[in-house]
This record gives sequence, C-alpha cells and structure tokens, in this order.
Amino acid sequence: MSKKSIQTLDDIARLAKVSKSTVSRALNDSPLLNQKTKDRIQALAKKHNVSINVSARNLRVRQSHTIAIVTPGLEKKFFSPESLFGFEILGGIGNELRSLGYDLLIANIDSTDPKSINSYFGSGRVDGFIVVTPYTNQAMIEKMIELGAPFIVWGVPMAGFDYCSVTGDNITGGMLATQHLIQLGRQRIAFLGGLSDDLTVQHRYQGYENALKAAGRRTLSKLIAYGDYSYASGLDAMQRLLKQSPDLDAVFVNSDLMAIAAIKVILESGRRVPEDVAVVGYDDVSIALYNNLPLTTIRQNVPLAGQLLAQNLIRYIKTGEVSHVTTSVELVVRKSA
Amino acid sequence: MSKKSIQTLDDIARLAKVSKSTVSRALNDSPLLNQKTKDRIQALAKKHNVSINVSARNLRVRQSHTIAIVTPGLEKKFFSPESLFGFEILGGIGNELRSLGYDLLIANIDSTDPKSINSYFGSGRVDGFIVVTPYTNQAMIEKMIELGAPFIVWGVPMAGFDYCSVTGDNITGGMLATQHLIQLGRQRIAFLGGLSDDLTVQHRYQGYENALKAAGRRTLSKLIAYGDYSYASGLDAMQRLLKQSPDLDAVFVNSDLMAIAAIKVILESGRRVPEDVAVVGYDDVSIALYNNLPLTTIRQNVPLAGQLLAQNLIRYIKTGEVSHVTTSVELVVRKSA
DNA sequence: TATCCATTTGCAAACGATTGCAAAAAAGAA
DNA sequence: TTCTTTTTTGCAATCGTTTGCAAATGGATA
Repeated sequence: MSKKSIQTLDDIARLAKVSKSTVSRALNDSPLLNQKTKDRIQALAKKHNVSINVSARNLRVRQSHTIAIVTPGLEKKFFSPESLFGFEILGGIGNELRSLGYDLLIANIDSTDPKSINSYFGSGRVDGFIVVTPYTNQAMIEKMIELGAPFIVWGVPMAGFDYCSVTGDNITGGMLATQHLIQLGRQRIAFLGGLSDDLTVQHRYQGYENALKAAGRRTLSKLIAYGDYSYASGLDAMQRLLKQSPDLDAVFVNSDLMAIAAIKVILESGRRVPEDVAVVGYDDVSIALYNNLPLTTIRQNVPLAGQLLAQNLIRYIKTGEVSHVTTSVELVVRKSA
Repeated sequence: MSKKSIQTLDDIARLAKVSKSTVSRALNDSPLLNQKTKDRIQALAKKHNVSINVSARNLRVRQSHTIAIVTPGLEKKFFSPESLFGFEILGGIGNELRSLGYDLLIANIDSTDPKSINSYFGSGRVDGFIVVTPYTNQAMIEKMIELGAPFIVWGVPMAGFDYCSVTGDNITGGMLATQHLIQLGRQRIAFLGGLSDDLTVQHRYQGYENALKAAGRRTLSKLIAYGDYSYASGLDAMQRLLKQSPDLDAVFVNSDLMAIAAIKVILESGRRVPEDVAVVGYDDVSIALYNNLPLTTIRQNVPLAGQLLAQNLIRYIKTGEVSHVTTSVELVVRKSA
C-alpha cells in the first residue's frame, strides 16, 4: 500500500485551501462553481489520484448506480457452456450499462427464495434488476413488484402485469423459418420447441402454424416435440421426432444448440443435411456460424437485446416510464437449410 | 414503492427496544450478544424485510466485498462471440466468488489508460481485481502494483514481478498434443500458435518442441504460424501453413476457435480431417464438443481456473499470501485427431 | 463612500452502519 | 447482604460524501 495520505475530498480541500463542499462541487462539475476553481481542484485531484468514495456517495444519495443481472432458477446453468445465449446477452447488457454510467453486478439470487432479492435491493446494493431466464418466473416477478424494485425482463410479459420488457418477435421468427422451409419445397416440416408452456415458445409455434396455414397446410401433432434448450434434450426430442415421423424432411428448432444436436441425430440416422432433412435453428448464437455445417437460423441480435434491456431499465428508473419493446428478427441462410 | 417506514437498523432497534448497536451485533451474529436477544432481533428483521445497508457498512468498514473482473485492451472482444473462453472463465469466477461472499463486478477499465483502475479501487468500489487477457498487459499490472491494489492474473507471470497468478500447464499441454499426433504416426506436425511474444504461447511451443525432440525429430520454421485467437486469424494462418507446407499431415492449434477455422480451410483445400490432416485444439471450450466434427483438444478446465482465481485472490486480500498455481491439462480425444 | 445584486464559497447536518469503551445487569462468592 | 466477577447492552464517535442555507466576496451603481 502506498503511503498516500491524501485520498478524500477533505484532503484535497486542505491542499486547495477551500472547503470540502467546494471540492465536492468541483468533482461533480457543479454549475455553482467558478470555472477557474473547478479546473484548479480537478487538476489537483487528478494529480493526487483522488476519486470520490463510492460508498460514501451512495450512502448519501441513496443509490448505487449498479444494476444486477438475475437468472432465477438457473444460477449454475446460466454460466455453463450450455447457455451461450446467456453469455451473449450479458455482453450487450454490460457494454450498454457502462456507457450509461452504471456498473453491472452478477447477482446471486436464489430462485427458491425470491426474498433474496431483497438482500440486493433492500440493502441498497443495486438500483434495479435485469431478469433473463429461459422461462418466466412468476414468483420472482411478483416479489419484485411487491418490493417496488425496478426491473426489466427478457421475454413475453405475463398477462395481467405491467412491467418493462424486451422480447424478440417470436411470431415473425416462427413464420420466417417455416416459410423458408416451405419455399425449399419441404413437405413435412417438424417443430422442435423449447418449454411448451412458455409464451415465447407458443408464439414461435403460432408463427409456424400461420406459415403452414398460409400455404394451405395443416399442423400434425406427430411433427411436434419439445425440449428444454439443452443439447441433451435436443438429441432426445429429435430422436422422438424421427421415430414418430420417419419421413419428415425439415425441422424448425427453437435454439441453435438444440439444432446442432438435432443435426447430429439426423446424420447418425443415415440421413443427409440439408438434402434429406433441412434444419433451421434459432438465435444465431456464435456456434451457429462456427459450426462446420453452418446453421441456417433466425437471428435474434442478442447483443442488441441486451443493450435495449439496459437502456429501458435505466429510463424506467429515471422516469418511471414502462416500456415494452420487441426486437426484430431475420432469417440467416447458411448451409443447413 | 411500499410505504414501509422501517428499513434501517435504527428502526428495528426502536421496535425491539434496544440500541442500534445491539441490532447491528445481532445481524452480524456477534458473540457478544445473548443468544435469545439475537434470535429475537433477527426474527424481527426478517419479518420486516430489513437488511443491512451495504453502502453504510462499506463506508464504515472501508471495504466493498466486491471484486472486479478486468480485461484490458479487449473490453469489447471479451464479451464477443469470439471469446467463448472469457465467458466460461467468468462463470467459474462468479460462482466461486459468490460462495465466498463476494460480488462480481464487470469492470469498465480502459486499457489505454491504466489510471482508470483507480476509479474502481481508489474509490472503494472494489476490493481487488481479476485480470483475464489473452496476452500480458504490463502497463496495467505495473499500475496495480503502484496503487497497491490486490489482483490476480490468468497467465504466466512476467519475470521480475511477484504477484498472484493462475495459469494452465502450457508446456505439458503442448507436449500432450504433440505426442498424441506423433503416436498417430504423423510426420509433419505444424504449430499454429497464439500471439508469438506471449509467454503462454512460448510455453506451448516449448512443449511441442520437447515432444518432437524426444521422438528424434526437429522443428521446422515452415511448419510454424501464429494468429491472435480470432476465427479470422485462424483461417489466415492455416492458409499460410498449407501454402508453405502442402504436405503437412497434422496441426496443433492454440485455441479451439482457431482450430475450427483451420479445419474449415483444410476441408476447403480438398483434404480430409482427420485422415489427411489431424487437428488438435486447445481449451476444450463448448464449441469443441458441439462442433459437428468434435474436436480433439487440450482441456484447460476453464471453470476450475476461474474458481482458483477467485479463491486465491481472496486469500491474498485476507492474508497477503502470494500464490502461483498452475492447473493441470489433459488430452481429450474426439474425432479431429 | 455606501448600497445593492450577483456570484462564489463555507457551515453543518444528514446518510446508516460499526466498534472501543464504559455502564448496567446478572451471577457468584463471601 | 455486600462485594466481585462476568455477561450483556448502550453511548457516541466515525467513515466520506452531498446539499440547503447563510455568509462572504466583488463589482456595479447611485
């Protein structure tokens, strides 16, 4: 530790022969202060490497300028290789938050105990939450509302509640994928979804159904299966589909990771991709591109989603304005379909 | 916001008819307090959803129980799809830190201005740093030492400095990969490294050289190329190698992402993998497994590395004990070699 | 010179916890 | 009962900022 004995505003004040109020104002660029004084003090502070003590400021102004990201129910999995999606959205959030002058905290929220939210919010550690989960956690959301904690969630908002949200355009996503497969001349297009009771997945299914109907086709339950976004569940669901409908010639999968698993199963069954079975993924996460059979997929622009989550949460904190934004999706055609 | 007017220790004190010192001690489980009083107060606090205000505590005890992760020079890239490695180590760090009672902050350090470290440390926002970069940033490290900021870095420590570090066993990694290729009967084994002036890469090269020598072979400069860990640089370096040595029959690549790029180039050149050219990657990051041609690679156990970074930094903060740990690596044989 | 506005600055009271020290209460000894 | 000793609690100072209000400073004007 260096022997520096000047670290606080008081110290600077003494050096500059002004009061600490003046130093505080100088460092916060207050208009109350004469520019010359400001310059002089700022220079002094810089020279001595003094910056405002965050704890003290937070205590005084009663906010932390810190946002926590919470992933209820999936603490572990969120950071696992399984969840590339989580990692990528984290990037978008982090970058945007910092440009807004906020810090990002990786929160340790116990999903079984929504009260743990309070140890972050009630304690003044964070000013708000960004909730990113693969499915909607109602208990968690209700708890945040009860506590009056500002938050924003990734995903289709629950009916009957009014809170900030950002979500992809899942209906369009489902349509784009399915239309592409129809245009390719595919006759028996399967749907391999995420968790079946989630609104997000239901929207994608709706898009799938719409596209089929528009082409004069019908949905067939034996062409439908669900997984939970994991690689293993993708393997599993694809096997079921192939068993139920050996003659399927295309499949629309709700995540890239599951799509890659599906491709593996299809290839191992002796079929070719895309010649025999075309595959469309979802998200356009990095592995979609780097995969040796580059994935045709629905791009979510995950970093943008992260950015919007950050922006809208901060706006809500500052103005109380509740926003719902849906980000557009696009079809990215590569090799798998 | 709920109309709750009891949020501070003082409020609880009033309710419990004790002093706030007593409440503070109860909530911190101080041995100075009678167990019955403690129970009573803790119950009361829980009931009213009161938890200690972190800013106030931090101000008083002069520490934040928060660690920042810094990735100098790569702020953007660290969170990009390119850097799966960064994401995975982040997971290990986050999980361990939280179990040690620390929070993890995603820091916004400007690599061109090492002074920005001070806005985190000098301001009392964080207690220490975890530095994870693809190459050693000397200026940054010198600045931290100068400021007396506790930190730990991922990678081989610079000569002449004494600071905490965690690093993979790169020499062994290079040997294992090369030995495996030799055992496969390969005759012309190329080395596709990361940044050539980095100690980490030099160690891997040393392992490569050792293995060759032990087998009575020599290194050949036309079998050596370097990239910067990006996918694009992998494509590029592999093209150079193939041009310089069209007859090479194996390549040891310093990262999985570059290995996947290399495979792409090899396949496009009309050669088969692994029949014509065997490829070994490095890290065993998720895409190595999920790739449709699963990668043979050197597993780093990245999450463990993250865990060790967290543990040893906290130990250093608490005891001042400087540690250097190298984590073991292992060969994972899949399809590419 | 005296008076009156702007401008600039300083005073001092918060913010909500922790903790050394001393006082009070309880328990034990004589 | 009285005097120690031990256990339990409270007092009050402190951590480093911010900010409403008042005071001081400096021209400009009369």
